[in-house]
Amino acid sequence: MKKKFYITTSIAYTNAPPHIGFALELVQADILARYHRILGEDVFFLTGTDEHGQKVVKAAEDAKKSPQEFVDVLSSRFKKLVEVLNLSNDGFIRTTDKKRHWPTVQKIWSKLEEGGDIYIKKYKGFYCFGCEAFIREKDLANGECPVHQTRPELIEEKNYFFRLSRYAKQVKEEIEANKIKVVPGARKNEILSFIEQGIEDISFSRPRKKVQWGIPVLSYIPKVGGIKSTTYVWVDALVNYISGLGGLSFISGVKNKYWPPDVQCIGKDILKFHALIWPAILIAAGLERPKNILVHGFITSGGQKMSKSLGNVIDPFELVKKYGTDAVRYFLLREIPPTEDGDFTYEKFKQRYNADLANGIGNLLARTLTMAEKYWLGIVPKIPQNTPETLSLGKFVTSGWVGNFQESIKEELIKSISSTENFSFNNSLFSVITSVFICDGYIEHHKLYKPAEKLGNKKEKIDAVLYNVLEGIRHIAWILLPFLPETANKIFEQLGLDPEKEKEKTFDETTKWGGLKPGTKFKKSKPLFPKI
RNA sequence: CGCGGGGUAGAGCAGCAGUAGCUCGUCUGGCUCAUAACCAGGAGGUCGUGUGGUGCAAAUCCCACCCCCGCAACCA
Repeated sequence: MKKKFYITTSIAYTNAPPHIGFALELVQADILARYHRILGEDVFFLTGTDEHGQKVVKAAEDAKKSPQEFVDVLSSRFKKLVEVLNLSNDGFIRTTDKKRHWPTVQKIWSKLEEGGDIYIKKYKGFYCFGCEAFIREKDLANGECPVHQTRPELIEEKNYFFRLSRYAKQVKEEIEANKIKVVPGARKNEILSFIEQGIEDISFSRPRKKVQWGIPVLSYIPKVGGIKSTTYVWVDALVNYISGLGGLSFISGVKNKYWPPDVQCIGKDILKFHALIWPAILIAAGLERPKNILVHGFITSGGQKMSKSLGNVIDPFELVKKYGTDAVRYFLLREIPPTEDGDFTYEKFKQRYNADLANGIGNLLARTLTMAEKYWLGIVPKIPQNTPETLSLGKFVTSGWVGNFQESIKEELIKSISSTENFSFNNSLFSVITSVFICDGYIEHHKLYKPAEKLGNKKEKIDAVLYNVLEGIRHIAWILLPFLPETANKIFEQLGLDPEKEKEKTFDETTKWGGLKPGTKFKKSKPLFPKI
């Protein structure tokens, strides 16, 4: 049976249009999804939108729309983003989906109730309407909300509570033992120390009277003082990972082949929800926990937080429109460290694009195919006999490279793959660029651009060099498949290969030297990445 | 003393005890197949501070201090 691989992104909150940060998360998840498909696994890749809660209601009011109209528009914008980034997701879940999502949430709720993990408690706290949240007494400044400088109201509510305290210890143990692996380690420590500080039960509902835009609680526990409730937005949101798999049958014991998630991609701001509350819910509901939680950082814009008032918000649509999907994917993966904050500026984007894509990958393909056209009539030469001499990397040997062309390329491929498995996408792409360097250096060392006669070389020798460079490019294209799908396709096409067939190759098949058949006609086309 | 991360060439980072390294940028040379590209070489750093501690040896371990940045506060 095929190995399964279930990967999720967090679901985007629909109170504002998408920005570049969410694009980062989508792209990271997409690399993993595509990579695991290449490995031949049965992949399910889920993303979606989180559409309930007071902030949405407020945003809708400001836009003079009903909440439903409002989220419909925003959700479709997120869906559009998923398309323009060329994501390979299998599902897109919306929390306003009353058919798939609502019953799943209610089902989970009842599982928790059955286990005795839901109870009713009177809650008293200071509520700041500016924050739309309760503020702990110790955070008040002179009795005022530190952010809004207003006096919060003392509110008393009866709500349903979840016995989070009951599960904190187990969650902690699972994270410590890497049964739930939180990546990077710094985030793991962060959540562990947070749990160590003591965990209290948390409110899992708000009175219906106050919060209508959400999923109603269907409880068999008597309504608290006759007050109907709405499910806490985070419970609602987290359950998307279950409802997005299509059905809820497996909650009742029927196995779903994709459960549990293999990787859940999230931002550092929502670590607590995913590494504490979510696993606790799953334990309580008798479901397996996610295997990996991959926590990315934030993207700053010119070193500052993106904000409307600063006017430095980066619109992912605009970027894609200007530079193309693959260029945007490339920047996000190469320039932004996968689990740390990164910075976006147009200057950096341009530098990265020109150096790696235009002068690197694009130029290598262009120069090679031009030589092939000029001296080989655009046809792959007969598979030549390689000698240590034709495989030599010359000066590279002294720079510490393995002195053999084929081995060096293969070594970078292996490095790239192992980086991907460790979620080090930037290093994966660094290995790709290193491969480009190797090809360029190899061309130089063997003076591939000098016609054979002029050099007094034997024809076969220079044939071997060209052939090797072409094979190097083919390897590069293959490793680029998950990262830059369009580009990889274009490279295959220009090499005269069928992209569909190449995609199906395994690592072992691809790295077998000789994938390009002699006599194949190249289809040189326009530059992959015009310089900007 | 809240918890955590970090301060290494102009920028971004790696190294975490044993001749300071990578990418980008910059300068010089080479080459001409290429998207003014590519290749080679150079310049550029007393590795936050302390004439601090431990070691034969410290970016690397310990101590003190300074500075940034996260989390704590539902923006990915």
